[in-house]
This record gives sequence, C-alpha cells and structure tokens, in this order.
Amino acid sequence: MSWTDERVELLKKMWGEGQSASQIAKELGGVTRNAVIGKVHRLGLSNRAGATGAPAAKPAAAPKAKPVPKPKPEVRARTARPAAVDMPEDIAEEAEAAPKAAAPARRQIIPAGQPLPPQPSTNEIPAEALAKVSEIEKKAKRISVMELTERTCKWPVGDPATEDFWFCGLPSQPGKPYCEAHVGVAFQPMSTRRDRRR
DNA sequence: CCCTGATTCGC
DNA sequence: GCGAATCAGG
Repeated sequence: MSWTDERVELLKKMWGEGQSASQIAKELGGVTRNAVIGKVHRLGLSNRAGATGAPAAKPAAAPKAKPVPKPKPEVRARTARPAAVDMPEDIAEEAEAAPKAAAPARRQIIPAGQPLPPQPSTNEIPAEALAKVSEIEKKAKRISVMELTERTCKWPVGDPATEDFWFCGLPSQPGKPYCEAHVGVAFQPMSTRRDRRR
C-alpha cells in the first residue's frame, strides 16, 4: 500500500483525534503501526500538543549494536505524553451480579417502535461507578465490533439499532471482557444490593 | 505480557 | 520516502 492523499488524510484525522498508531494502522489496513508512526513523523505532526520549549535534553540514542557514530549530536524533543491515560487501581470483584447489564448510562433514544431489549432498569449500580463510567466513555476508543480483540473492552454504548453505537474499546483487564471502569459496574458484589424496607 | 510512541537506518 | 527493527517507557 502507498500513502495516497486519502490515506494520509485519514491518518491526520485519526492522529488528531488522539487515536493510537496501531488503531490507525488497523483502520487503514496494509500498514503496521510502525509505518503509521514513521509517516506521522515524516509529516511532522508527531507532537500532539505543541511541546513548547522544555525539550528533554536526552541524547535519545544509545543503541547497543550500532557502531555508527553520530555526525550530528542533534537534540530531539522527547515529549512527555500528555495523552497518557492512567487508570486507578480499585476493582471490586466478588460475585458477578449483572454482567448482562448491556446498557450503561444511556440516553433515551427510541428509534422507531423498536422493542428495546429489556432494560436492566439501571439497577442499584453505585452512583460512583456510574459516574465513573460516563466519564470514561468520553475517553472510549469507540471501536466497532470488528475491532474487538481479546484485550479491548467490549462494553457496548448506545443503541445497536442506531448509528450511535460503539464499544468502549479501552484496554480490558486481563482475563476480563471489560476495561477497569466497566468491570466495576458489570461485576458487583452481592452486598451492594441494599434492600430497603419493602 | 500487553500496550504506547520514538528513532535509526537499509532499502 | 518508507517501514522493520529496535529502543524506551507505561
């Protein structure tokens, strides 16, 4: 494959959206993430946030088997990446209370007389967890079903009957189908179910 | 181990 | 210009 205008355009678009090189590579097809990264650099849009000044004065090169001396000790900007996503560590896993909760905080989009799947009645999911979810949904990769892998969060968002449907796509927890935040709402201890007077 | 981007250098 | 191999890091 070659870098046609269209492909370059898509590359720019996705890179601008903060998509990872590997995702862009998958989308484009026929190229590896290395190719994408290489192209990104050649296009000169490596820094996603203009790292003004403050370039880490790192030699940036100390290979082990590369006897080629550097004719020009060029100083390169080693950007700390602002787009890094750190996730806190707190998973409450006990019993699987509602893995079938296929509808997180959802809008009330009702397509056209479609009998919506049984709403899990937005059960007694802790408000914290819900808040957390809606927050991470902003950072979601929004991947399609075809892009799901063994390690991407398979949490569905939106209504499958509409265009506004995608999967979270964030890195899933090892051995889990969801990312950390979604694991939090999908797997709940039985204890969280506090039944009040009835 | 999974992933990320960055760099080098033969092609 | 291209991108695999490699490096460096989370």
